[in-house]
Amino acid sequence: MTYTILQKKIEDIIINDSKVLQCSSNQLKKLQGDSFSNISRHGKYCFLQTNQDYFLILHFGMTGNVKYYKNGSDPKHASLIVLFSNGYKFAFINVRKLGKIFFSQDKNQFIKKMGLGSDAFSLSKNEFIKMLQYKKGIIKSTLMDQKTIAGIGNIYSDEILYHSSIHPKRKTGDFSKHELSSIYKNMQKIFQVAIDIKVQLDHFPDYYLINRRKPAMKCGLCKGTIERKKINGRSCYFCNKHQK
DNA sequence: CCCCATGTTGTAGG
DNA sequence: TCCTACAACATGGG
Repeated sequence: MTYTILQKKIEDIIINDSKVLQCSSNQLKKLQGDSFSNISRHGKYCFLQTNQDYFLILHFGMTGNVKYYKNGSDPKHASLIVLFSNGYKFAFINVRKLGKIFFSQDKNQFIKKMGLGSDAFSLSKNEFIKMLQYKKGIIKSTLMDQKTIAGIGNIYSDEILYHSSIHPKRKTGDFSKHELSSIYKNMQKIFQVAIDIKVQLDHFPDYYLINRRKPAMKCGLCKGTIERKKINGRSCYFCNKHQK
């Protein structure tokens, strides 16, 4: 039971980059002497709960990561390091500094304050349909809107629509419940695969879009070709043949 | 070297 | 309301 940050006494918190801090350093000091008791997630936010029911909350941005280690030097770009009494350290690595660190005493209140929708992997099919069926904009934007559903980002929204044979610019409000149900099922399937492979992106099956995110690449599902379009300021990849 | 891309989000302006 | 552009930032590929 050494290789977990749970139930280890927190000796100190080192802040190397205060710009990513969305709370005061005094709030982080409250964690000293306590230990983490539970880890959970809502959308793209990771909640580290302590025995006093405080929450250290991490958002990873595009390049956020964590490392639990004992020997050797601290990783590059470690925005924050938690020192434990067993000599281990826990680093929040944040290369592009797009990640953020929060503190809260109430997880649900935090979720509400951030305006997050239900977690994409937890919500039911009926709830999914209810949230989407009357939305205005295009389906890719809707899927990525954290206030509607929390947790879907750029590559996963593309992957879901690719598996659902749906063009990313179709209007969300135009879909039948049956089509929304199909999107939901593909979302669940893709998330489960991601979990199964521990989110090592190069372990996704070859035919997945994630392996084909380059213009002019061949589609993995039909004879089509992959195209790129800017949507929401992000690169959207899709098949020009089977996504209608 | 430059230019462009990249698992994100908030804001400004049309 | 919704879409676009852009800023924040570091790194790697061509």
